[in-house]
Amino acid sequence: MAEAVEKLTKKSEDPSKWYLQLVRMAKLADYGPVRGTFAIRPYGYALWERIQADLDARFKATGHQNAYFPLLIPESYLKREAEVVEAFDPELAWVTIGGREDLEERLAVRPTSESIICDFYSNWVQSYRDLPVLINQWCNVMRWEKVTRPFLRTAEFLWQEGHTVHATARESREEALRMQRVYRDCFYEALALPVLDGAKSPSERFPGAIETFTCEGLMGDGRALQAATSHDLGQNFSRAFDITFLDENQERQYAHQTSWGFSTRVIGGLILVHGDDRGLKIPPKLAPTEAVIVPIWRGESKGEVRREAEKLYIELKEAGFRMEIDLDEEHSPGYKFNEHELRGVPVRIELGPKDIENGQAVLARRDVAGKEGKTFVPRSELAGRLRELLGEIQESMLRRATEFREENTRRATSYEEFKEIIEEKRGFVLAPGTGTRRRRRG
RNA sequence: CGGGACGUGGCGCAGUCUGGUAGCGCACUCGGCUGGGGGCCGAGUGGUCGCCGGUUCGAAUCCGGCCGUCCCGACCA
Repeated sequence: MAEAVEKLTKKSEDPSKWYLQLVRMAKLADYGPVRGTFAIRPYGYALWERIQADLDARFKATGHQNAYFPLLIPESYLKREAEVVEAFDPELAWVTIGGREDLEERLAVRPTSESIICDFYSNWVQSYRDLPVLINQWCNVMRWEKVTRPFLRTAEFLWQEGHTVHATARESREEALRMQRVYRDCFYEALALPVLDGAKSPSERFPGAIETFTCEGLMGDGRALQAATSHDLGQNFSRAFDITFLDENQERQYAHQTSWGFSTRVIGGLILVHGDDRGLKIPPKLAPTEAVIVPIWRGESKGEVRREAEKLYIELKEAGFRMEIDLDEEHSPGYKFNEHELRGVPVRIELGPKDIENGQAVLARRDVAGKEGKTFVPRSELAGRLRELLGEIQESMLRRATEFREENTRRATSYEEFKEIIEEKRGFVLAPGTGTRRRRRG
């Protein structure tokens, strides 16, 4: 037995090193030439596409439509909402030259799109009949971050930003809360991430918002991760950008707005929460590949095993599973087991000469290590059993993450107690405060 | 942006103290044997040692500056 090569650092030993190594070894992302820029590799992008598809369906189901707005924002637009300029100024990237000419006004690469979208909205909204406006955009944004980590904090990142306009304060508040719920559902149901939802303290609010609602996840190292936020902007932007409409009584009103966002950062959260010493662990609903078939052949049985494995592959693919088959002849089965576990594929199907003889296959689940996680299943029952197993894994991943969160959530009855806890421990603290459940990281 | 560490083939590292023609493991390519938890043998490819300048007959190694990365803190999706 040879020494494992390029061994993954243990998560418990050095979580940061583990994370960085894993991102690259699992081919999720690679560093770009400009600080904080990354290539999201096909496997990482496939993950994003599946998250996107899930969220997008939820947006559509709540009446939103997608659109696209310009990447470049004139400086004068940004300046119209005072809090926004102040907050984003230190991390803006500027375009000052077009072609060979110096520009008269410099253009910011969007750090978020409120200001440019609001400018359009001031034209699009004239009457109460134009409301509500429920638009979302999938795009990239850029913030000149000093300290970056793949997915968790990058200079350029992908996200979605919803921007809505409403007639009344009640409606914008309802929308902001509704989208927080949409995010929450996506976290629980698709990502198996038990987030804590609440409201941000005034100091942590989005610049220009009157209230920021948030979904916070608890990472494996006991730190909190802001996973998604939903802002009630009130009339702050409509006043700055002159978004007004005539109501039923022919009175001119300033509109009420929301914005809400969810970024590729959650991929980092997914890695941190579910990953272990053997690598990634992708929840089945999100996994680009639900199950991978590893044929185990030797000598003269090679041809037959290969044929049977391919047959099984097609069978399961036609049954609607996202399948992969590993026909690589250079590596041993053991190597392949480790490789697919590193990538977090939820289920591995082993098929060897003995299995073919017995009319069975081996189902090995990623979330339970070694022999414990293996079961022999008759070929005739394979598809049904695989379907069940994927469901079980999804459920069990959420359960385990929830248990971890509970174990690291402490209760404080006073501010003193709260301070004491965050001095000593990491994790969530529930404390009486502004009426909403609050959290902090230690 | 403060404190610390580090930049040598794709990845992980040795060599730096004590200057003398760049090395190891893995990965990669070719051939063969293998194959139920990271197999073995043989033959190969690949590096202006982060960048710029200085010292020197000679610099990965010594000196100065810059850039970048990582960790701990402050800030953020």
